[in-house]
Amino acid sequence: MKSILKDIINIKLEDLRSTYDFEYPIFYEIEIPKKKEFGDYSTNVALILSKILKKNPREIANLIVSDLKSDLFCKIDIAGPGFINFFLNHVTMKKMLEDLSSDFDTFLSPKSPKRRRIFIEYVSANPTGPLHVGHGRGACIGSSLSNILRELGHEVYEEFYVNDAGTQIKNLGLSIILKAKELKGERVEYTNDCYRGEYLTDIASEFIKNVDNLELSDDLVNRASLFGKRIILNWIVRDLEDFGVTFDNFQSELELYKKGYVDECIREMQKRGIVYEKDGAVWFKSTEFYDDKDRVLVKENGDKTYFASDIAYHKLKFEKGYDLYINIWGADHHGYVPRVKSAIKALGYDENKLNILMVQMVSLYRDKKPVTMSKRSGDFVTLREVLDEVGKEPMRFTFLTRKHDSPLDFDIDLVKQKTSDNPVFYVQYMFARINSVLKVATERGIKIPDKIRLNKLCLEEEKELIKQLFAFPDVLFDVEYFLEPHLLAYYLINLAQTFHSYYNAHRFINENDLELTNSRISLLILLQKVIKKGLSLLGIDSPERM
RNA sequence: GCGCCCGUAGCUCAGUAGGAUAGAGCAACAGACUUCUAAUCUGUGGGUCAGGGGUUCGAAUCCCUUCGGGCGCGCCA
Repeated sequence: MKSILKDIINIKLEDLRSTYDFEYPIFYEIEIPKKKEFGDYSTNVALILSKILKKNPREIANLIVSDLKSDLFCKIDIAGPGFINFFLNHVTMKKMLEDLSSDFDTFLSPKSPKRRRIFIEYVSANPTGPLHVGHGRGACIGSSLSNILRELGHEVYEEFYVNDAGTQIKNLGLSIILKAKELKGERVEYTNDCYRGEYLTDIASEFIKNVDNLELSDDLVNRASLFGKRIILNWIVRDLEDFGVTFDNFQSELELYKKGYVDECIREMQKRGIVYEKDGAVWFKSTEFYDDKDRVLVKENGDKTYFASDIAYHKLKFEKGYDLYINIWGADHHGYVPRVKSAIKALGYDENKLNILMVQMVSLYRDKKPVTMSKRSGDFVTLREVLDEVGKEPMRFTFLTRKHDSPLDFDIDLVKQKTSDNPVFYVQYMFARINSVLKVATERGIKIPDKIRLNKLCLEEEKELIKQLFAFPDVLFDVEYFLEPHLLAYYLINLAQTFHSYYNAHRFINENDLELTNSRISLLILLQKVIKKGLSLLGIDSPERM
């Protein structure tokens, strides 16, 4: 509906351009006002235009409204400082409903006008330990965003970058060996670089079964690293799957080295004259771009830095020629953004195609007290622990009802409660309730209509619900524009609110008025489809009974 | 010290290309189940949008500044 209104207004704007000179297109809003007296739809176009033309907004609104050719509305008001409020007439309403009913599946799955190829990288946790809760937040946002973008018709490729090379992996191997020695009764001393926590015991005790000699050597460390890495990666994959997150690919950093991409990338940068040598190391002139310091690519000892392979990774991504790249990173990596953007630009790619979302920290609470320690991991609370305790649905929904850039307090007790703070049940309950009504209707011998007919609906609540239904595609487009899946979560909560209120005020099944019953049941079917689709885009199930 | 993010009701949070009287849920209080699921609904109270200044017809939203909280500033990954 919004797009129809936009078309009408845009034609009018074109007209105005012949008299006044202004740039086009301009951004303005069409919204469903909170107050009924402001109409069914409302736009601020005159207010926006007044700024550009330096004219009284109400005057402009008059220009736009005067001889507006449209029989869709019974009234068009100019209100307040210059809002234009549209009131739909009955014919339009009916027409909207007919359109909606005739092809609801197309409506449920709106397509973006421009199909894009989108590459999204998220989680990308080091395979040196189990995932923690913060990874879960990134995973949620990444997977929901991917679902929605794919639904809108984009080609979406989801990737997890595995940092399976470098010092931290060596440390993992070393930690496993030390733990193994300890299990065999040896006294060992752990250094500060070593990983601790219970999970190492699991790995080490498996490792012992495969080796006879625990004498420390480069070869053994390698074997242990590889061994541990493989097990941990399996945990990660399984945890993610249980959390409703899957990837198209896990890209190994080690493989980038093995295939020579990293060396090739450094050579390319040398060729472009954006690196230099100093103090025996190779540096990237990132200060020529966005960075405040130059960065080392090859250390004095000949090792490449993590940054070097990360550049190679991004080069590889950009060679694939996607239209948009999304990276979801923990907020503690924000200092890393300028150097990566610098590298992409330096290599001749458009760094603006890379959109980095910083996901803020998750602080865990139990009974209002902060939780930081975990036996399992040694120092952080794992995704698995919380997932097992509170369940996938409440956990996902809690993450998805927050904007990614605001820090999140996650109270385990509150999220577990089935009646209070977590609105996921509220939304799911809507689905279950509708399901129950449909069941009862069938039991009473009322046929579920195969043709959707909404013509008998005339209550205010029904009109409101239908208007909200119409907003569903707009919400998905907003998510696409802002890259903010939480907008969908809030839409679902609002829809459920309107529904529950309607449910309590009116009865759907009325044997004395089968036509009305039919219309209401039709509406329920549509509502049910929207809620199910919305929840599934967020990676949340719709249980038939609760 | 420098940089990024955050600060909205008692609590957890929405409010996004500046717009109309700043909204939900929880908690508090008062009500609604002989009915299609009460995990629900109806109503009441609750605000210096951290403070101050600026930009303009208009600021929670943009700019400056102060204060508070988080995070980052390696030839670590």
